[in-house]
Amino acid sequence: ESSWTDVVVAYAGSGHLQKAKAAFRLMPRWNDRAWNSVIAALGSSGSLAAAKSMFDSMPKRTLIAFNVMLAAFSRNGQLLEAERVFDRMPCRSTSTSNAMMGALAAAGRIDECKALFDSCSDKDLVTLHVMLRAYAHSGHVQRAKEMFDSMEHRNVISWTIVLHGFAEQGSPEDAAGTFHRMAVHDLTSCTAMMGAFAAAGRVKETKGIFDAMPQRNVVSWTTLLHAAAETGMLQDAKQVFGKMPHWDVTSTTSMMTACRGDEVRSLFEDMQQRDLVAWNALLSAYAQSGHMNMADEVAARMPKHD
RNA sequence: CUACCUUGAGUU
Repeated sequence: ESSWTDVVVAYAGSGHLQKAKAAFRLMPRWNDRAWNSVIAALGSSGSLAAAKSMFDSMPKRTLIAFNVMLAAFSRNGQLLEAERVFDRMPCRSTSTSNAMMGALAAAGRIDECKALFDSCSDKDLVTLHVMLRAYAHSGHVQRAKEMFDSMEHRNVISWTIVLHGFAEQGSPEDAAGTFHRMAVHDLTSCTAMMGAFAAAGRVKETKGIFDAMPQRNVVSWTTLLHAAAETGMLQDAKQVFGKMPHWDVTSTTSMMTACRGDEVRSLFEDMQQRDLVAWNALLSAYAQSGHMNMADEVAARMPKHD
């Protein structure tokens, strides 16, 4: 019973949605943890309707279930629905406010995010991180830095948010300064540092970080690939792509942007799953090479979103 | 701080 739950939670948490659902169906008896983790996984994978219908079919909805649903609407860009959940849920926790702040920030409503932040009586580190990220991602890196400097408690996530803010701003030196001042480097912070160099076209330094990393995953490999791809180093990009342990939509799309002609098409066709970004990459490959008829055809076949 | 939810990295 409890071990079934562990299996469901583990699959759900690692993005293995199908396996999570399968394990959920096989469980002898369902519990809150299992329900919530599957609904959360549905929300994270863009299956908002499925998440909602599963939520609606729950026998009893706990506080965490409402939090999960709020986050699902937020992640899928449904701010109004997220607010509706927030307004109507029977009780709230710090995570509830954190999730609502995140929804506001994601919609660019920084002032409202800040207002909610100020009104929170129970703040935890996550609360601070949501606010920090809201500033860092909305062109207010300086404000983020000030907030960071005033924080009593920080962890590797706090540092990484600031580092990434500098990267987005196009300040690789500030990002590097932050990187070297932090005590703990993990996979994510190293990858963020790679991204800062990659965004500045500094391939050599991107690779330097990559080579020194104790662990790598598909994200760090893709960042390295992108560094080569965007600077026109086609052979290097191909070499990286060939060496990485596995491919996903993001890495394949990155490889597409470095290629030309038929290679782009065959990368696209070999993909297991395609998202809108991949379709756009195919479209712009044709458009940029002047194959407007092919571009039109792709545009017509593209799945449209609502 | 029993657990499930909320916060950091890659592609157009």
